[in-house]
Amino acid sequence: MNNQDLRKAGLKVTLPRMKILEILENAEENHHTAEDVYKALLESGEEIGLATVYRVLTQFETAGLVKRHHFEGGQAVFELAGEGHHDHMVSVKSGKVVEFYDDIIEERQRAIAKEHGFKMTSHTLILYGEFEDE
Amino acid sequence: MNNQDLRKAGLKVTLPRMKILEILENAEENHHTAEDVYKALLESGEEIGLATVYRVLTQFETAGLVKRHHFEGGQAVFELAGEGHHDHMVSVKSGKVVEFYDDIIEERQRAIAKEHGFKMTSHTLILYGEFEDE
DNA sequence: AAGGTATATGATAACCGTTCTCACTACTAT
DNA sequence: ATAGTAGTGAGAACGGTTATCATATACCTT
Repeated sequence: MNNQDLRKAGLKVTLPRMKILEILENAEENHHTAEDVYKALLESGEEIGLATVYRVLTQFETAGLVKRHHFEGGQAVFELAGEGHHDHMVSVKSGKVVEFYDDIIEERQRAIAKEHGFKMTSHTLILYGEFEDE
Repeated sequence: MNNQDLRKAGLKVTLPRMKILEILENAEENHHTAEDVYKALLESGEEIGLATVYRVLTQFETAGLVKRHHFEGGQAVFELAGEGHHDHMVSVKSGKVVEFYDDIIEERQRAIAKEHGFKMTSHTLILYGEFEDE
């Protein structure tokens, strides 16, 4: 992911956009709130406003570079959009997020949508609970 | 659903609670925002505050009488808690909501959770799209 | 490389759904 | 009846997010 990707998305290559992309790529966690990103920027010495963080994340989402999810708890979380779709398992204890993908579930969803004359464009499946080792 | 259910839930039988229950039961739609309920109350001539609507719905949720869901679009929606669990199909065009249940999906979710050492306490599966006849 | 123009940014106000506060009302149990 | 407890309505407060607007910046043209 680099400047070319930004330009391809019709976005000028600006410092805030590069820095935010960098943070999303280099973080050990995959899922970040806007606030997380904002704090990371401050810590790395960048004077970038929270409004800009929201704006840029939304632009990235529109461009397909990131995905936005609404887990329980109010704030949206953002993750870099990798190749494939996946669903999420979220710890209500620690907030830890694990991704998974299951062909059978995907297939059943398509079948169910079809049965109901429903043209599905997206879906979200989130499992809440806690990991045994935490 | 009646006054006994309220009492069983440890809630006094008050006019706002009865009216709100009545609205949830008699509406043709199953899913309502707090605002929907508030407006329905006003239309039926009841002077009940929005704060009370939120309070009562939250109490009903705690008591297990209603379930709260967060579909796309910000506001929470509430539905009377029937017997069983079900998932949702939501039209992004009209807001129409259809419920469904699939044993295979439920089973796969349990299996996946187990594989990941995850103790699942709840889950949400929402399909977004539109119905062919709308 | 410099200039001009459209776009991006930062600070802060506004927004919107929801919850909190508080004075007041209405049951409940003595 | 009376004291105590719980419920209500109005509006303030809250938290995450978006809009506003004056200033700054990227990038195209020369």
